[in-house]
Amino acid sequence: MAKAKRPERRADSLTRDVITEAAIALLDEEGEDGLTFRALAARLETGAGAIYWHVENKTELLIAATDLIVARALAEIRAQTNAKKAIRGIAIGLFDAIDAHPWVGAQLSHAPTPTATLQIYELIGRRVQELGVPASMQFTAASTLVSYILGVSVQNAALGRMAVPATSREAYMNAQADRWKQLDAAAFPFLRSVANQLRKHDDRDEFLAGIDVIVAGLS
Amino acid sequence: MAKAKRPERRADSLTRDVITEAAIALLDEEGEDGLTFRALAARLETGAGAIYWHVENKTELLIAATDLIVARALAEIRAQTNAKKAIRGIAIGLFDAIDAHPWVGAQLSHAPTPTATLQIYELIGRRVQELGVPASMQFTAASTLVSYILGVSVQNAALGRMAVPATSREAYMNAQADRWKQLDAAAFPFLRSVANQLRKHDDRDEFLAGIDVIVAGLS
DNA sequence: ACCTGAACACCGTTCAAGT
DNA sequence: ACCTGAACACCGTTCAAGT
Repeated sequence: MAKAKRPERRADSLTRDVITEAAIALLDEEGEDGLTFRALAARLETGAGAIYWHVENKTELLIAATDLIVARALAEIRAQTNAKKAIRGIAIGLFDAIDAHPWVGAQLSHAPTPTATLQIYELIGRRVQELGVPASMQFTAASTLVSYILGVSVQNAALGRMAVPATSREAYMNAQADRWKQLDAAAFPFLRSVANQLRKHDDRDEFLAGIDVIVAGLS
Repeated sequence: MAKAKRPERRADSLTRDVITEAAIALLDEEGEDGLTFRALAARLETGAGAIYWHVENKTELLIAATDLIVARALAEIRAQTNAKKAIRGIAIGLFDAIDAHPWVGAQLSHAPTPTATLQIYELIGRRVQELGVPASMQFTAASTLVSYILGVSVQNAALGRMAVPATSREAYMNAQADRWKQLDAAAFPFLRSVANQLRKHDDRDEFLAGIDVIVAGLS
């Protein structure tokens, strides 16, 4: 008999971090439905049950993946001396991260994680203080900004998930504008009147404009 | 043999509306996981397959249920002559509806439905016009408000879904404040400084304060 | 201590068969 | 036209058995 060789150990042995990383890759490539313990096990070249030795369950795995993406996004934000610019920077950093990983948006609104939320509050809060907002209003101010940032980012990601891939962004917006113009005049006077503004609409710009409105309201 | 009696017809025969209504009841009573075709069929005293004759699939059913709740919430909002008060009214109406039906929040952020979103935009938009916002800014203004309203409502509902039922709201906030005070001073100076503001924190009030900030920023 | 993979309970959805 | 309920494919999770 040929002597049974010990199978080569995987270069990166199975750890919580390796599993989380693989889960992120799967979520990015296949979407939320793509994350399956069977698919994850196949990618890690192991059995489905092995994953449970390192991770409590699927919920915990999704939280770990979300926290990792948010932490990375926050770490990549460049320092700014100007408070207003800094707030814009944090906002755009999170917006883009959630846009790039739409499942993070779904997860954040489904089960907000303390870790990620605390970090965001802290970063925004410091800048709110720098804006000169009175102490008694600082929590409300930070809360308004964080809610707006996460709320818009999540909704943008949700829309992106269903967008028709064939049509370009611009064509899609024009089609949407045309649809609004055909709405019933009695029921939707406002939407009809602003339909044309949709044509030059940019989600990112609109998002930042909203940030500016809130910051202006804080004065 | 006893003659086989024709079984009594259900008073309300199986229709799309009856199914949607039953789905809402199930979602409210058992939560998102409670909506199952088997459970729904049992409640409607029929087979699981029968539902598919009236409804395309589960996704469509969830959308129909969500649209119904949102439409009802909007219909119940009392008319207001003052634009600012009207915006507050719409905001609170949606906030409370989503708070009462947390699954609506999850659904709205997972797959925003055109029907519900359009109606909200229209109602908010008209009041934005009354506020005297210049035409070129009206879409941005409405978009900021709607995003904030839905974003905060959804997050509030998500938090409510995980809240510890045993502890009271107040005790929970106090415990949270204590936790913030124990955070690392170097990493979380802001959160430590505003921790005490959490104690008298009321989600609804905070939400309305955010609305006021945005409306103020629109001037 | 860690991994394997079959087994369990439970889904959404389909469909041949009934009325 | 509408309903029934078994069947199918596919989950998350468990666990006895291996190393």
